[in-house]
Amino acid sequence: MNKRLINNDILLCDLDAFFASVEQLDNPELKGRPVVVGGDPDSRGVVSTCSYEARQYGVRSAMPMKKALGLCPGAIVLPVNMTRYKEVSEQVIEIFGRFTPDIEQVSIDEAYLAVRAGTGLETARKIRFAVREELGLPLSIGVSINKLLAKIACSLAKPDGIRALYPEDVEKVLWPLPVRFLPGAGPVTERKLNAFGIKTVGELASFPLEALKSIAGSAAAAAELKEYASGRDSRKLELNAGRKSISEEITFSQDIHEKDYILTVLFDLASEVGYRLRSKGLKARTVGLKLKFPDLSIKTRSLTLPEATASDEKIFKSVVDLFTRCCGNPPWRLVGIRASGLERERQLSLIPGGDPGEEKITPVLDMLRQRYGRDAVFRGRRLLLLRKNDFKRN
DNA sequence: TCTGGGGTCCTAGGACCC
DNA sequence: TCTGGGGTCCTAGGACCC
Repeated sequence: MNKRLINNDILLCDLDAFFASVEQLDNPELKGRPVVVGGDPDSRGVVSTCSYEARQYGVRSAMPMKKALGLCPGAIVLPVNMTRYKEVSEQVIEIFGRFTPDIEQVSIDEAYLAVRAGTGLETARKIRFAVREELGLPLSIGVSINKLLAKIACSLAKPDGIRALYPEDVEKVLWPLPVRFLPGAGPVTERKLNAFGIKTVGELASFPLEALKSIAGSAAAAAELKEYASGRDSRKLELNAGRKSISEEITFSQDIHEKDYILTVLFDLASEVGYRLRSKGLKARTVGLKLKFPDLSIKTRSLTLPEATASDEKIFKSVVDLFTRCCGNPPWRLVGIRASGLERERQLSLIPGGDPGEEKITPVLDMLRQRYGRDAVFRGRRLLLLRKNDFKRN
């Protein structure tokens, strides 16, 4: 495919405690203090990111906010300000772009860069310096010849460091690490591997492939694990990967028993998903419904339409269909909507197909939202999204 | 202390077609 | 009167990532 990407050095650049770092940057009083960015502690919120000061108390990402406050009562809790983080993220990517055009952004705070073979470490130093000087943000970088080793090097470099990891270091550095360090080996895989006495990456590397198949679930998964454990990774950088789905979901602060209320929420979620599709010039062929129950079990249903749509009404009708057919037993803890099978609109516009009445009103509503914010306009049934939005606005 | 929200990818079974 | 085999699409669930 891309000739330049063969035999390059690969960098994984990862902004440290990104959301918390941005908050500390924007409000210097927060520097050196335990900052926890995430959901509402009174409303089943969890930690999205926390500063290293908060980590000293044992606070971690994905931890319930209540627990985080238990561990660190002095924590400064802030809501997620995604608009601001996206803005800063773009500035960081702009800096990366001065060093190489070959950038795969994997998330808001992480990107793989391909640079000329042999220049990885030097480039990493320059990039880290530029990001710190110009934006005041700490950045960790892993340097290697493939994505896997760059990623692991970066996790060893954190916080705020640079580390190289080459194939000749695999035995000494990679093999003693717990299997959990391998990307793709999450809690479930880790538990299964441990049950077979495989604790370290080295033990995994020397485990027979055949026996690994039953543990990993498939031949493909087993082969990939073995490759990774040996430090090999043939994945290329994906430079033009487009988005594949758009979703919105909400966890209620208390479980909901009323079907009518769920429908009201679905109406707003559908409007939100529709708006996001239109503002990106996209349409979706498949609409999905997600329900979560008090026992945390999840049910998903989806339906593929004859024609792609970005219309609030059509999305709403589809999910009502799905909900009517299989809503399970109340109460519900979460509802969500996903639009997938995305296609580009022929002409970029916020005007959807659909019935003529809708065609007239939707662009006006979209324009108002664009100008005054997402929450500016509601059609028909305005709902109280419990405390989610109230918390967001403060 | 009681488990978010936004995504990606994989598997497996059934329908359907040739 | 005993039903192949490959390919694709759709759907549901689950693991995983940040």
